[in-house]
Amino acid sequence: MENQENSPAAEIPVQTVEDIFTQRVNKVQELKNEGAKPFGEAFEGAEHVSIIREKFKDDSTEEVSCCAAGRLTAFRVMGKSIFADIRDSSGRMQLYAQKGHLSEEDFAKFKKLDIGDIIGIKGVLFKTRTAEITIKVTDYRLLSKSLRPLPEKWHGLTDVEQRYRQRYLDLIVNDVTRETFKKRFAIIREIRNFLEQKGFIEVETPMLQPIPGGASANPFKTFYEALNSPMYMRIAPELYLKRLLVGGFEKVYELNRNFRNEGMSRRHNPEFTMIEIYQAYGDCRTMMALIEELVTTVAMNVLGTLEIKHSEDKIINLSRPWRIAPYNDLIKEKAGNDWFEVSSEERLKRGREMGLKFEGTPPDFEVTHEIYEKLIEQTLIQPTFVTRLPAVLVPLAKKCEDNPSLVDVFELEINGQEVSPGYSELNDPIEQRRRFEEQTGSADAGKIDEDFLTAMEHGMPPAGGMGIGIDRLVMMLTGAESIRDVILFPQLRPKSN
RNA sequence: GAGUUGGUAGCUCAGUCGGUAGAGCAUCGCCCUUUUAAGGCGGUGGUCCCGGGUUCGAAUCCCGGCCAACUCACCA
Repeated sequence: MENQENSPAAEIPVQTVEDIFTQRVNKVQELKNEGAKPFGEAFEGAEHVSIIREKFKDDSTEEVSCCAAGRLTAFRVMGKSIFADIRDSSGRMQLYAQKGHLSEEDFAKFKKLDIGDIIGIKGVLFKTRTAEITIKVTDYRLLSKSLRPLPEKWHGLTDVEQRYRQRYLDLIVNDVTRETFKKRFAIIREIRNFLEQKGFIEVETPMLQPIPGGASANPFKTFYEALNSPMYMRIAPELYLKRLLVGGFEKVYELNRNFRNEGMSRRHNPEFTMIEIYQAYGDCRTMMALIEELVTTVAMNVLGTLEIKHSEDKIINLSRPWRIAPYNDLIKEKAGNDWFEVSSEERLKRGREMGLKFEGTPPDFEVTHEIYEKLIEQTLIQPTFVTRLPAVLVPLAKKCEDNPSLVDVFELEINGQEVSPGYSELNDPIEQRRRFEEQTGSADAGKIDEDFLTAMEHGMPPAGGMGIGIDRLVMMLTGAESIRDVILFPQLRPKSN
């Protein structure tokens, strides 16, 4: 313990992460004293390591020089030479620093780098004995000193809570996380490209609304000081997008966040991303064709395949055409061909026999829908358009021409959950007003959006409309089992110290 | 909101019947010029989630709380 005077940082006994922090802060001070900049300036000219790797040619004797920047993720010191790994957004690259290729002083300083530091390097490519393309460092610069240790290199970071709360660590350490989010944002980009090519216009409508409408959900309430007026975070953009149909926009969509003041779960986050698409002069079938083409195009462009493997025995096949199954057919398939003829008592009895729980004497449609939600929906792994739903379930859509008790809509089910509802939109303002009044009569409804009704009274073209839950679409396309794995910063309860 | 499971070093995890708190990695020191979970030798590192209780003695048993995951409810 005597020969430490040449290494001031070592004088701090390392005990806790706070001590590591203190020791690194001291290193920063040392560097500053030596005239170095531990939190350096711009470092232009670096290429992605994936590009650099391509430049190496086995048969060439010419030296290929290169320039890279990234975070140190591993450090293997072997006396007078050092192997290290850096990672940039394109991947990992091995570095080799050798006494002889660097000055005595530079080599000593390189040796003092820590895992987690961000550095810029210049060097030449070579292949190691084990045939790994590696950069021999000829010059380097510290760009940002890391003051805190990274998670362990082998097991990484597995604690789910910490992965969500400190997503940056998850992204540094876990390849799967990084890939999932790259895919997420590629999917969103491809959706926009697709709709652009189809002549749709992306629009923006209010997220801060005086009357939250377009869905039945509990809104987040807030207050706008300047107007001395309560406001709500939107639960859906629907009523504003329909105003645009009135205004003459024929093909519009909005891809952004909605907010619902409900519980969170594996499938729910209080803020979630949804796209709503409307096409004037179309209907529900227009939208079915559109979403089939949209999802398959996006899957091919992002994943290069229509087969998505979730597990050994669960492979989702997006090949077209997708199954179309009328709601009542699915019910009869599950609950008996005579289901809609038998008495209410008989239906309750059969429901209970199938393991469902009912209290009191629920109306027939509730018993039927319980069968759909609890027993059928989760079995619809392959893409299925569930069509012709009971009108009582969907109050804001057009009725089927041949049967007024059914509405002309679809619910697209993939991977056992609803990915997208689509509608032949109601454009009759008198009927719309009647249904709003029916709703506000019920317990949880809000105020009627008179401005929206006024808009529709000016004439809204018949239209097809649909929404796609982007988070769930990404789950389906990436094989994620939890919505938190496809949202960068999912909602968690704030943690007090 | 209810039920189940969990929370131990910076990270990944052990911890027996209630009897001095453990390992690997990271970190620190020494050795090492083709390693890649580098290797060898030697160290440091703990509010055992928080607060009570039982006990001679609690990471361990009991009660309460916090946070998370899963299931359910609401919802997309």
